[in-house]
Formats: sequence, C-alpha cells, structure tokens
Amino acid sequence: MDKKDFKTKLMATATRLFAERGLHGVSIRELSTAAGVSISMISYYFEGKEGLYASVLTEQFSCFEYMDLIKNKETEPLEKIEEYIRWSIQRHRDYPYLLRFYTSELTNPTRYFGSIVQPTIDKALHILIDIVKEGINKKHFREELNPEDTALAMAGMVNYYFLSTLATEKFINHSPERDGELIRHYMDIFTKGL
Amino acid sequence: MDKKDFKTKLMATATRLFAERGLHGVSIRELSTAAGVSISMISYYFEGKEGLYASVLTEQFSCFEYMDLIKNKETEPLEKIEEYIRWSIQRHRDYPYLLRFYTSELTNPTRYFGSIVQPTIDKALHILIDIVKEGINKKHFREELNPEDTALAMAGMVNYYFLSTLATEKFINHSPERDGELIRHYMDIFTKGL
DNA sequence: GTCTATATTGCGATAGAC
DNA sequence: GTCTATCGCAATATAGAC
Repeated sequence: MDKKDFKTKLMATATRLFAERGLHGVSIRELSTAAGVSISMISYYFEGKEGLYASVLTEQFSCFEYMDLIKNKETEPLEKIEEYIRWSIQRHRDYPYLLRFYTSELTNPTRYFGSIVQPTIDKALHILIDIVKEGINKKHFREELNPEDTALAMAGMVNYYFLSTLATEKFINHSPERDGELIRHYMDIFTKGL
Repeated sequence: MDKKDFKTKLMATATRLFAERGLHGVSIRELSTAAGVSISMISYYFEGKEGLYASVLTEQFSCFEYMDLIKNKETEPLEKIEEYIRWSIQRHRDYPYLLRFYTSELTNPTRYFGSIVQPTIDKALHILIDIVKEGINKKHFREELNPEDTALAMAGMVNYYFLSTLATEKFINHSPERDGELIRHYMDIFTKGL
C-alpha cells in the first residue's frame, strides 16, 4: 500500500510537472524531489529525462485506441459523431493532462512527435473523416460538406472548450455536471445550425 | 537598410525561437547568436530573457484590438460572425507565431498570462458572445443557443484548423488559397448544420 | 551602444557505496 | 534498487573595456 513503486511514482509526478511546465520547464532534480525519489532513479528506470518524457507521452496517448471501438460500432453516422463528442469530453475528464501534451507537441514538437503523437492524431482524425463520408454517402449529411474540414471542426470545438478553460473559467462553468448539456448543444449546432 | 536596429532584430529572432521551442526551450546565448547580436544586448534592451519574452507577447497579442472594429460595425449578427471568422483566419496568416504563444500560455501559463494574455482573450470572447446574444435577441438565431458555448465553438473551429496543421498537412491542404472556401464551409455549418 | 570576459548558479548524468 | 557525491557543462546576468 504505502510502499509505492518508484517507477510508477516517477511517472505520475512527471506527467503532472511536464504537463504544467513542459519538457524544458522542469529539471529532473525538482521532479525526483517532488516524487520523493533519488535523482539517479530517472536514469535507472527511464534512461534519462527524455526517456521519462517519452514514457509519459506514450501512456497519455494510449487512450486514443478507443476510437477503433467507435469506428466499428453498428450505428448511424450521426450517432457515431455523438459518441465521439461524448468520448472526447470524457477523455478530457479522465486525462486532464493529455491536452497539454497534445497542444505542446503540435506547436513545439519534440523528437517524439513523429513516432508517438502524429500517428495517433492521424488515425483518430481519419476515423472521424470516414464517419462524415459515410454520412454523406447515406445522404444523411449535405453532399457539399468537406469531410476533412468538418472532422477538424468537430474535434476543434470540443478541444477548444477545454483548451480555453484557464482564460474562461471566470464566466463559463466548466464543471463535469454541464457535460451532458454541452454534448446536446454541440449536436444541436451540427444538426440545426445557429 | 543593412544597418538593422538591434532591438528590432532581437524581437524578430525571439518571436520565432520562443514560438518554436517555448520560453524554456531557447537560451539567450543561442538567441543572441541567431540575431547576430551580443548576449548582453538582451539585458540592455529588455532587462533579461523574461523581459524579452514579455515584449514579444505584448506585440503578438496587440492585433486583437481589431475585435473592437468588428464589435462596432453596423451589420447584422450573422455578418459579424462571418467577419470574425474571416479576420481570425487572416490573423493566423499574418501572425503565424501567435497561436504558439496563445496555446502555450493557456496550457503552461507564464507570469505574464494574467497581465497580457488573459485580458486579451477575455475581451475578444466577450465581444463574440455579445454578437451571439444580439442574434438571439433579434430572433436570427435559435433561442435555446448558449451564447458562451457557441462563441467558444466558433473560435475553436478556426483555431483548431491551424493548431492541427503539423499533424494534418499530409492530407489536408492548409494553403491560403483555400481560405475563402473554408470561411464558406464554416458559415454553412453554422447556418445549415451537417 | 556594443563587446568580451567572467561570476555564479543550476543542469543532466553517473560512479561507487550500501 | 536506492542513495550520495561529484563531474563537466551550459545557463543567465553583469562588470568593465572600448
């Protein structure tokens, strides 16, 4: 119980600190102290600071595997889109640090962008694009719709709601109790417009 | 001509490097070398690395003043929204580094977030929110619309298109020639839905 | 104004004791 | 496996020459 695995402790602390201040904003000295572990344990378990960062990144992005389940559901396109929005919001709740790594890697890519981040985003977006295409083929959506731009628009709406939290929390309630309302609202915009 | 002001040269180099690698990802050694200026000039003109960063941040966010012009236009709400989307896209074109500072400050705020970034975003979003409210009052938009969420959704769509560039440029053409089409597409989603 | 040289601090990594 | 002590280097800032 009390005897927490040091490797796990380092991962948890690194996730929080790297998310809050970025790879270069944290020293392994501070990180190991915060984790209550000797600094040499980072090299021992992760082969240095960058290795620790790569492990955190891999762990954080692994939850995107869920997109395969959405893809293979036997439901209509519009329902799949609602399922995507619902999952995406829940993902932000379950992995509160993921968005930091996501945007940080998109704007200031590290050497791990190409191997970890890019393939994950690529795959998730293509599943979303295919859902829109399916909706157009089935005549559920307008045929003038650009599937790629539409998929980006949907992902952008949800992600930006969370990205903007720090700047908007004074006048927009971001609590999870409102998530259901948010999903309905986004779906309404997509089905009815303004 | 050739005799470029050192202060200006430092600002330009710092804008690019801070945007690409973040405040902690760049050393003033490298920065001053890249600018072709002595390292001591940074303290002389900007009172250190952080002062230089603050100057860059202020300059980058000053373009948001344009939101006041949109606010005061004598046009209908929907037209103002189109004007916002058009301006927002053009802003990304004119200030290609702004989004990096924007997202970096939202996810890993520096000490300048509260004084420079937060007030700017706050003001711009409130103008957008008021436009949506005006549309609801005039019965141009559905009255169930949540103005705050709707404003965030609009801002998020456009910003995410640019944020995702690095991960999507292989299958989505992000060139400025397509900007007109993008604006029409976003407006269509808002007026007609999917 | 602009430079070089340097003071001081903190970094990441690791050798070696236990 | 875990720690302490230390190495070598790079960071920011600045004093002082020009």
